[in-house]
Amino acid sequence: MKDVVYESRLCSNPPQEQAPGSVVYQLVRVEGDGTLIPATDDEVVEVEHILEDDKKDLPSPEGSGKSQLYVSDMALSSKKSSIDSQEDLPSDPLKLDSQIYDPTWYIVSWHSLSCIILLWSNSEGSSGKLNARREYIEVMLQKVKHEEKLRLSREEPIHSPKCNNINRQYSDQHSYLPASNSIPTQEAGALFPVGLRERSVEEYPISTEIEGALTTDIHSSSYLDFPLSEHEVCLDDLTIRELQETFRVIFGRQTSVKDKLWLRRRIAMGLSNPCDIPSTGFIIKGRKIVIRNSKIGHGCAESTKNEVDLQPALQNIGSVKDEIQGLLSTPISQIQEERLSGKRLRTSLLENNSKSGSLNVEIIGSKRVRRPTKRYIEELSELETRDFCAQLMTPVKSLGGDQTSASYRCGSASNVSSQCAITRKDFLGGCGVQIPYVLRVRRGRPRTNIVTLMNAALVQEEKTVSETQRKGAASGDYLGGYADIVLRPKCSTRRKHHRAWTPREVVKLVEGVSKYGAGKWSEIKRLAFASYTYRSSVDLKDKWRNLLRACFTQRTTEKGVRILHSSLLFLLRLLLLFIISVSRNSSYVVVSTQTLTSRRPTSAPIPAPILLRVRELASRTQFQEGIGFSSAKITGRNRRDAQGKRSGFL
DNA sequence: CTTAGGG
DNA sequence: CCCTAAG
Repeated sequence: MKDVVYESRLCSNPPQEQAPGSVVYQLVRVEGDGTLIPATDDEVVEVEHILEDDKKDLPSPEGSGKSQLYVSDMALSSKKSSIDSQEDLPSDPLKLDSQIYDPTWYIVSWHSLSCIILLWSNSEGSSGKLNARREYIEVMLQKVKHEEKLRLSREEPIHSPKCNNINRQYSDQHSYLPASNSIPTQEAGALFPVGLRERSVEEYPISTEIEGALTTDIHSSSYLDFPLSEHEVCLDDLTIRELQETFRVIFGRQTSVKDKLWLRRRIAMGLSNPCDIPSTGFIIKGRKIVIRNSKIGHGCAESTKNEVDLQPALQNIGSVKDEIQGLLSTPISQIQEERLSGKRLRTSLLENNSKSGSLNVEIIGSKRVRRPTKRYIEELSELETRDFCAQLMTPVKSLGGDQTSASYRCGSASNVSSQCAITRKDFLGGCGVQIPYVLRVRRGRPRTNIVTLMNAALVQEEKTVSETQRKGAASGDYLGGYADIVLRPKCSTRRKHHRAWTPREVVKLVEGVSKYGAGKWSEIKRLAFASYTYRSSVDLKDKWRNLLRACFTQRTTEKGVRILHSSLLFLLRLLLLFIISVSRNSSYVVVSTQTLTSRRPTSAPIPAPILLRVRELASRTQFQEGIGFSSAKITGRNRRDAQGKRSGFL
C-alpha cells in the first residue's frame, strides 16, 4: 500500500501554439507497484492548481520564457564547464552537439503541496545497478506510452487543453526516449523551471547567448517513479559541512570543496551528471531537492547503505536533521505544509529543554533566525578575546566549588552558543532575509503623537548615526568613543529608542557596581558612564536589575542540568540519533546544529563571566542586606513572570 | 534629584 | 524603557 504519487512529465517548448518556453505537464499516477497510470480527471484537478501556481510564480510573462532560458543555460553550460576542474568528473563530458550523453533521468513529481525534484543521473552509466534502473524506467516509459496511445486512440476527453498538447507531444518525442537509450539533455533543464523557479530565475540574469539557444527546439521529458522520499534536503539550508556530507553520501567519496554553490550543484545533479548545472541560477528556494538513496522501485538496487555511525555523525552534525524529520513520524505532507507556512517545526521528545534532557527537533529552513544586533556581535567577539579571557582567569570566590565549576562550564556553553549565533548569521545571511537593524520596528508603547511619527525618519537617521559612532567606538577606547551626538528629536514625549546593552556597557556597569556599589546609580553614571549620555542612571539601575534576574534564573533552572546540557546531553542526543537512524535504516540524516546543542537563547546571551561577576556582586550585597529580603525580591519577580504579568492586578 | 520598583 | 512614588 504505497503512496500514490502524482507525477508530471515535463514537456517544454511544445509546438508553436504554446508560448515559447512554457512548460507542460503530463500527469501520471504511479501505483505502488510502479505502474504508471494516466491521471484521472479528478487527480489532475487536484494537482493542476499547483502547476498553475508554479507558473504564476514565475515572473510572467517572461517568467516561463526565462525558465526556458534557464533550461538552455544549463544545457549549454556543459560546454563551458568551467567549474568542475577542481574535482574529478565523469570521464566523458556531455557532448551536447553530437547528442551523445549518458542517459540521465530527471524526475519531477508533485506530492501534495510540494514539488519534489528527483535527480537521478549517472556517470558510471555502465554499472549494472544503474543499468537495471535504466531499464526499469524505460519499461515504465513504454508503459506510459502505451497508456497514452490507448488513451489517445480512444479519444478520451481530456479536461485541459494543456494535456492534450502533452499527449500528442509526448508520444511524439517519446520515440527516442528509452529505446535510443539517450535522452535529450535539455530535459535536465526542463526540470528546473519547475523546481528551481522563483527567485533563482530572476536573481541570475541569463546571457543572451543562452537566450539564443532557446529558439532551438527543446525536447524534454522528465520522468519519475518514486513515492515520496522521507529524506528531503533543502540544499539551501545546508552548511558546507552538510553539503559535503551529502556529497559524500551521494558520490561515495569525500570532498574538500568548500564552495557551497558548487556543492549544491553537484549534489543536485545527483550522480555527477556530466551536464553542468550552471552556477548561476542554481539556488533552490522554496522547493526541495530530494536526494534519494534508499532503494527505489522494483529491481532497483539500493544505492547507499546506512552510514550513519557516530563518527560521521560527529563530523557532520548538521546532516542529522533529515533523519529527525523522519523521526517525527509526522506525515510528510504535514511537514511540508508547515514548511510552506513558514513555521518552524519543532518536536520535543521530552518536555523542556532546560528542565529535562530533551531532544529538540528543529527543521531547518522553516524559520529564519533572528540574529543578535550587529553591534552586539562585534563587541561580543571583541570582548571574548579580551576582557573575558582575563576574567576567566581570575578565580571566582563564589558559593562553593561546585557552583564555580558549573559556572565555568556554563560559560563555555554560552560562549559556544554565541559563537553559534555568529556563524549562523554567516551561513544564513546569504539565504535569509534579515530585517536590517535600522529598519526594525520599534518596540514599546505606541507613539503618542503625530510629531513623533513624523520624526520616524529622524529616528532612523539617528540610529544610523549612532551605529557608525558605535563602530568607531568599538575600534577605539571604549571610553572615548561615545561622544553621543545622538540628536534627540525635540519631541520629549517620544520614547527613547531602544538601545541594546552591549557587552562593553554591561562590563562597565558591573565594574561600576563593584566599585561604587549597587544603588549608587547616579554615582556610577557620573563616574563610569559619563560618556554614555544615552544611559541614564535609571537605565543603569534597570539593567542591573535585569542582570540580576538573568543570573538568578540561570542559576536556579540550570544549575544542575547545565553540565549535562553542554556536554553529556550532546552525546546522548547523538547516540539517540544514531539509534534512530539505524532502526529506520536510513542512510541520511540531517539535523540542525541547534538540535544537538542547547536551545538557542531568545536574546543575545549575556556572557557567562559577566553573569558570574554579577552573581558575585549580588551575593555580596545580598549578604549585606540580608539574604531573605533580597532573594525574595528576585524570586517574587520570578514567580510573577512565571504566572504572567497580568495576574499582577489581582 | 535620586532610588526603587511596577509596568 | 517608561512612569512614579518615596525619600
